[in-house]
Amino acid sequence: MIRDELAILLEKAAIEAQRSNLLPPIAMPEIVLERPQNPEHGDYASTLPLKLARAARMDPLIIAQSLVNLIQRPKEIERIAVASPGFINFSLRSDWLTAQVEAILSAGAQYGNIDLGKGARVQLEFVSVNPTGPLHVGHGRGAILGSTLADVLASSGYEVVKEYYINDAGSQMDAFYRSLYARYQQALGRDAPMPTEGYFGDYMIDIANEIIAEEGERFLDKPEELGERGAAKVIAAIASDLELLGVTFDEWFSEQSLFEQGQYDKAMSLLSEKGYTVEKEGAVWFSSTALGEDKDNVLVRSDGSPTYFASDLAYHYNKFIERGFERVIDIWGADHQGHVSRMKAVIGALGIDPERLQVIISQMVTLKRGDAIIRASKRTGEMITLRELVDEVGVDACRFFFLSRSADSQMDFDLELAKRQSADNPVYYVQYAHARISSILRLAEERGIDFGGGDVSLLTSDPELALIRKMLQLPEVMELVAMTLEPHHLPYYATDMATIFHNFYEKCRVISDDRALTGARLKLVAAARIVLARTLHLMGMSAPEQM
RNA sequence: GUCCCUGUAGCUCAGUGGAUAGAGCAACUGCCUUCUAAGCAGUGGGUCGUGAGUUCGAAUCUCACCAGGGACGCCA
Repeated sequence: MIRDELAILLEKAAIEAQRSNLLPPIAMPEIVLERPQNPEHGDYASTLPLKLARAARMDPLIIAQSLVNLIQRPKEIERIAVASPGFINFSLRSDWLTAQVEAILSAGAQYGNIDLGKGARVQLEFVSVNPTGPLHVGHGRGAILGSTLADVLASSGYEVVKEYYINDAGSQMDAFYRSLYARYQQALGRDAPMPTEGYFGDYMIDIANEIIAEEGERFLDKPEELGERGAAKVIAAIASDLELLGVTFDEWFSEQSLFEQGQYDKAMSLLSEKGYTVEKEGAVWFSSTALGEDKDNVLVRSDGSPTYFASDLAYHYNKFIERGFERVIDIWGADHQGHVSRMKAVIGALGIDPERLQVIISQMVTLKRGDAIIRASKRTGEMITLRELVDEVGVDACRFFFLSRSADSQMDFDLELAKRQSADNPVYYVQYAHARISSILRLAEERGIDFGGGDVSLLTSDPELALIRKMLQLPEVMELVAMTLEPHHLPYYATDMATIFHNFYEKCRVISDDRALTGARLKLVAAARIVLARTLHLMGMSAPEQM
C-alpha cells in the first residue's frame, strides 16, 4: 500500500535528518499516516514533527520543513506540503490515481486483498450455542460478526478455520435430555413431570412429536438415545438457521469428543504438571489466584464431573497445542464476560502466550416491538427466534444492521421500526448504487459499446477522482478490520462508497456522444462495481443487478 | 462491594492523541425531456454524562463521581 511506503520514506528522512544533525538523536515514535478529514489537506498526513517537537526542543514547523527537504518523493506523490502547526501533507498524483482504475479492473474480485496474515493459521470460534433450543437474535449478532470477520481475515492473508463448539456434554445438556424425555412421555399419554431446571419452550413438544412421528414409542425406555436424537435435531435446526443468514462453519467441534479422544486428560495433566491444580473440599481447582485472578475456579466437581471451564480448557489446549493454531479468536456473548480472564490465565498456565487468544464480547441485543421490550428466555420459551427475525427483516438488512454497531455497544432492535423503514434502510442505499452501476453497464452492453480500450487518463474531474480515491481505501479498510477485529467499519465504508458514487452519477453522464470519455467512464464505473460488490460480499450481502 | 461494556445532534450510531466533531433516520427548502428520484443539492440541530489531571494539542489517555446494561455458581 502506498500509505505504508510513505511511512517508510518518512522514517528514512527522519533518520537522515538525525545523521546530518538537523534533528537531535531522540527516540523515533511509530510512524502512522492518517487520512485528513479535509480533502484540502491532501490524501495522507503525518503529525511526526508535532510528536518530535518536545523531545527535540524544536519548532515543529522547522522539523517538518527539514523532513520534507530530505524525503525522497515517490512517483505516486504530486506534492508534499508543510502545514501549521507541524503537519506534513501528501497529495497523490492524479495520473497515478486514474491508472489505479486499470489496476482494480485487473485485480477483479481479488481487489482489496492484502497480505497482513502471511499465511498464519487462525481459529475462529463463534456462536457455539448449547444445542438445547433455537437461536435467538443475540446469537445472530455473534454469528454475523464471526462470519464477516472470517471473510475479512481470509482476504487479509490468514488461513482461517471457522468453528462451532457444540456443548453436547454437561449439566444443561442433561436438563435438555430430561425435559425431552418428559415431553416424549407426555405426548404418549403418560404422566411425566418436567424437571424444574428444564426447557419449557413449545419447541420441545414439537421435537417430541416429530420423533414419535418418525420412530414411534421405541425410546420410552431409552432416554439417552432419545436425548441424542433430540439434540441432533436441534443442531440441524441451528445449522439451517445459520445457513439462512449466510453463516457456515468448517468444523462442528463436539465437546464430548474432548473426553472420548483424551484431550481432556492431556490438558488436565499438563496443568497439574505445571503446578496449577489443587485439591480442596473434594474438588479439583485451578489455582488462578496465583496468577492474579480474584478467585480460584473449580475444574472437577466433588462428584467427579468436569465443569464447563475444564472442558473449555481442554478445547483450547486442543486448539493451541494439538492443532497448533497461531491465533485463536473466540466470540462470546456478554454473559461470558467473566470467563475471559480465567480462560486467558489458564492458557498462560499451560505455557501459551495469552496474547494469542483474543476474545470478542458481543454485547446484548434487546428486542422491541414498538415500545414493548421482549425479554428473551430460553427456559420459559418466550423469545423471538433468529429465524423469525430474518423472515421479518430479511438477510441483507439483518446483516447490515448487526454489522453497523461495534460489538462493544449493546443495541436495541425495534422490529416494527426495521419493518416500517425497510424502504429507507441504508442497506438499500448501498445496494441501489450497485444496481445503478449495473444498469449503466447493461445499457453499454445493449448498445454494443466496447470500452476495453478506454483511456482512463481522461478522468480528471473532481467527482471522478473522488470516486477513485474512495475505491483505493478498500485495502486500508480491510487492514483496519483485520487488525482491530471490528467489522463495523465495513458498512460505513460501503455507505461512503455509495454516497460518492451517487454524487458522481448526478454530475457525470457516463454514456454520452463523447466516445472517448464514455469509454473512460465505463471503465471507472466497472471498477466501482467491483469495489461495491466486494464490500457487500464481505458483509455477506447480495449485490443486486437491479432493484 | 469487585470486574467488564456503554454514555457524542430529537432518535439510532460512527469517530486510528491532531486541522472546522460526522452519517443515517426524523424536520425544513429546492431538483426527474437525458444511463434507475430506493437518488442529488441545501438548511436547522452539539456544555462529546460531570469534574479534575496528563499533553504543544483530549470525544479519544489517567483518576474520581453520576447514569444504564452485563458478570461475579462445584451453571454454561
